[in-house]
Amino acid sequence: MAAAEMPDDTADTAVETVQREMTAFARRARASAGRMHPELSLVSYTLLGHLEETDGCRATDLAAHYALDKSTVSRQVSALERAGLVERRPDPDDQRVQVLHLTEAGRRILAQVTESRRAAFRERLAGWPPEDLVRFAAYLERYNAWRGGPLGGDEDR
Amino acid sequence: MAAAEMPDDTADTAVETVQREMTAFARRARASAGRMHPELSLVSYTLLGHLEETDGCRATDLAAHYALDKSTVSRQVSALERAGLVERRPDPDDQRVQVLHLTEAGRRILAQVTESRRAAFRERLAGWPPEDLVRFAAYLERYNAWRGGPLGGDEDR
DNA sequence: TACCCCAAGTTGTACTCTGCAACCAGCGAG
DNA sequence: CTCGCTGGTTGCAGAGTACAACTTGGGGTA
Repeated sequence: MAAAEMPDDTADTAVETVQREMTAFARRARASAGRMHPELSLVSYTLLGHLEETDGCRATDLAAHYALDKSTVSRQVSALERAGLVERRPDPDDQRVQVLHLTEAGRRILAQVTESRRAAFRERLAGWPPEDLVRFAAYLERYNAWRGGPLGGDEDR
Repeated sequence: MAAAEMPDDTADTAVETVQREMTAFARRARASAGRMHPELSLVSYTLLGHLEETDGCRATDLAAHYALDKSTVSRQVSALERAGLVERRPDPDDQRVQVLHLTEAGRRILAQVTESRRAAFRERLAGWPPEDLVRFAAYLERYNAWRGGPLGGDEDR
């Protein structure tokens, strides 16, 4: 289907649908995330996941990535540390900085939650033809890679 | 591309990508929604939108649709009513029920916020070929239409 | 070196959103 | 009429968040 064959209306409707569905998803994810893993909120999980990818990052980085206030990150990290999931190490190069690392327990819990989330997603996506799955994933990546506007143009990734 | 040509790994990776990207979106939407329209939270906006579609629904319906506690809905509706955006009318058939309706002001505000959100999405999706847009929208609808699991199997839509 | 400004993080405070539990009020069946 | 169920509200508590003020350390510049 070429662009020329498609009326503007169709694209407009698609934009609205994307908007509506993405919003619906956001609402649901928020509502259900807490219930799935009471001991690891969506934010904590996300922060933990980020730490696994970029082991040894700073609290400020997290704040920038997730458009959170540094105080929020500070408290979240405190909670995670209290729970024994992350470690704060002083940065030898800059005494102001705390380098954050996952602990073994943190890694374990994260893997566990990731697995259960993955299972849920897999179940949810079970009926999808693989090629649709791949395309859907690509669209989402493309959507989230976008920068520069009021609707999520943060520093993530 | 037929399913038979695609290794399981590819589909698995796609599932993980969908999971990761959807989660990322949820986090961002949450972070940015409040900043865009301070006077209309994401939940309020969603409820208002729902009321526009199904004018004259009950608070319990909203709670069921959005997997929210009825107390939460009650308070949200109270706030919206205080703001003059919705009206509670007694149901003549059942005195327990309050039928919710958008007011003129509510309709106006909703249209305004919708427009600004739409503009943001449109900007974000500006570079997309229309046929990709349509396919993306279809995937999202399909994803959100799913029911039955711990990851959002609520009654919505 | 001394001073100044900026950056990283913490803490105090306040507000919103949320769920749970307890409660009230109206409906309908026996 | 009484009992149980449903729709809704309210009290309470906890999580998440932002903003502002503050502390500490780094890096220039005079």
